[in-house]
Parts: sequence; C-alpha cells; structure tokens
Amino acid sequence: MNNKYFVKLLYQAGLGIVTKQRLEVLSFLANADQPKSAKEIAKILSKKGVDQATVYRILARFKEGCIINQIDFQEDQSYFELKDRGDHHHIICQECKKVEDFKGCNYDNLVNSISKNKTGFAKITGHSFELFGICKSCLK
Amino acid sequence: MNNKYFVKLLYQAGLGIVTKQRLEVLSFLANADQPKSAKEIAKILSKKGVDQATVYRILARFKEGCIINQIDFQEDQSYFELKDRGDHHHIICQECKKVEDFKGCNYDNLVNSISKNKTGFAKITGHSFELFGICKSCLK
DNA sequence: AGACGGTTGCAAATAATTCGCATTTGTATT
DNA sequence: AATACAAATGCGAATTATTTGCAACCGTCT
Repeated sequence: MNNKYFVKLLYQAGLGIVTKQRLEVLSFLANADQPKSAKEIAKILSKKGVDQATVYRILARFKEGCIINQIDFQEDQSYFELKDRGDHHHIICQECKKVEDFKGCNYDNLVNSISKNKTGFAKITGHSFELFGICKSCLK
Repeated sequence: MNNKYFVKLLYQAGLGIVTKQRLEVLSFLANADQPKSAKEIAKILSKKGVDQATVYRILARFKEGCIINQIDFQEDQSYFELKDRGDHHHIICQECKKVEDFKGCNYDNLVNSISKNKTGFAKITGHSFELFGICKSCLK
C-alpha cells in the first residue's frame, strides 16, 4: 500500500493526474479497518488541508473509475472502501456499528438463474450483499 | 390494500395512532411499482397537504416499527418499500433505474456458515441483497 | 522550461434533513 | 358524546450535507 501502488490504481482507472489530495484519500481508505463515510473522510482530511468539496469530487471520480466501492447499511449515509480485495462483503453490528468482512458470497448460481428467468434484464453487472446482526460484545 | 389493512399494519408495529398522513404514506407505497425515495414521497404527498417534515418523521417511525424496508442502490439516496411481501430483492437497471423484484435469495446456508466462522458476531438478524444490471431496453 | 488541461480551494448556493413549538388530532375514558 | 391526555402535525427556521462557479494552482506531456 505505498504510493507506487496508488499511482498504478489511478492510472488503471483512467484517472491520470496524481495529486496529493487523491493520494491522501487513497491512503486513508487503505489504512481504514472499515468502510468510511464521505463526511468522515472529509473531516479527517480537512486536518491535512484537503477541502471538503475536493473530497466529494474525488470520491465521485473514484467511483466512476471503479477503484472504490460504495457500501450501504440501510442508514442515512453511505460508506466507501477501496476495491482491492475482490468480492467480499460485510456484516455490521446494529448496535455498535462494527463492521467485519466476509468472503464466500456464492451467488453465481443465483445470478445465473435470475439471468435466465428475468425477461426484463439482459445482463447482470454487479451485486451488493450485506448482513446485519449483533456482535458478541453487544449481545451481553 | 385497504385502510383496514393499513390500520392493522400500524397496530402490529406498535404505531397505535392512525392518522390521515400515515395512511397516505402507506397507500402511496402500497400502490408504488418500485421502492420510492423520501424526496419523492414528500413531493407527491405535499400535493395532498402533507408536510415534508411529517413525511420524514413518518418514514423514521415506520422503519423503527419495521413496516417498511430501506433499499440502497449505491446511489446518493435510499428508497423505501412496504415490507409486506416476505423476503424478496431487487434488480436495478443502471441506465434507466428500472427496478424489478425477484425472489429466491436462498441465503440460509451462507448465514449458517458465516455464523460458525465469524467469531465476532453472535447472531444475524437480516440481510440486504441487490443486483445491478442492464435491462433489455437499455442494451439496445 | 513551457503550455495545456484537469484539479483544487474558497466561498457561496443549493439541496436534504431535522428541530422547536404552538396547534391539531386520535384514542381511551368517562 | 364530551373530556383529557399523549402523540402527531404544520410551519418556519435551523442545521447539515452536497454541489457549484471561478480564479489560482499543479501535474503531465512535449
């Protein structure tokens, strides 16, 4: 997760220009243990002199370029994470909002069967899948 | 989908007081062919004299009472639908935003395996699952 | 080094959501 | 049917979130 890697990411996404602000966002997300909200990213990076408008613009561009994912937990805000770990999903604690990753969303079959049954859709390009639960700390 | 049914819904959700505004929201969602955004609900119901603040408050209470679901499509806004059709999910066209329902998210096995593997979580209470694709009209 | 185009910061505008409070409404009780 | 109480609503304003315009700046390419 060094700058060289980030530069490569930007290049691959067609986001040719490498700026300090973009690297800050990438670095922040790369070091995060959970997906982060735009608000939170803006707040933290403002300490480093990055304007909030810039953060929003960067997130929009990164999403277009498909180097970040938007994650929704049925809340009033979305979260973002680097798309660098293949197909994985999240389980969030509805009490403390802790997020863990999990792999193994074995939905290929489902997607295939839906592709065949759904007359209205020509192809399926992606999916979201999140679990909601209570973590052990909060159950006590 | 008559008023009697809506009254029962409210009662079951512990939302004892039946108001014209709540019935308007329920009726609107019941007649919608797709999940609707708060903004859209507020806009439409304002024509019937329902204040936007009231719409937001009603949606919050309905969500607490679990009679509506919040649906996220990795956009800048969320959508709401009546929770009256059991476990079903959505596929959204990324071009025209058309939404279709589908059933058959057979996730019990996945949840079980995750429950066993994930030491951090005690129980799983819900899930979200949406597909993204291109509908046949838009593919042309 | 220079030119060009894209990006940023800033401030202000817009949009979305929430809040306070007086008033109204629904429900339960009489 | 009238009354009392708690809860919901409308209104306006406040707050919060997000976007925009534009001048200045910075990165890339030559």
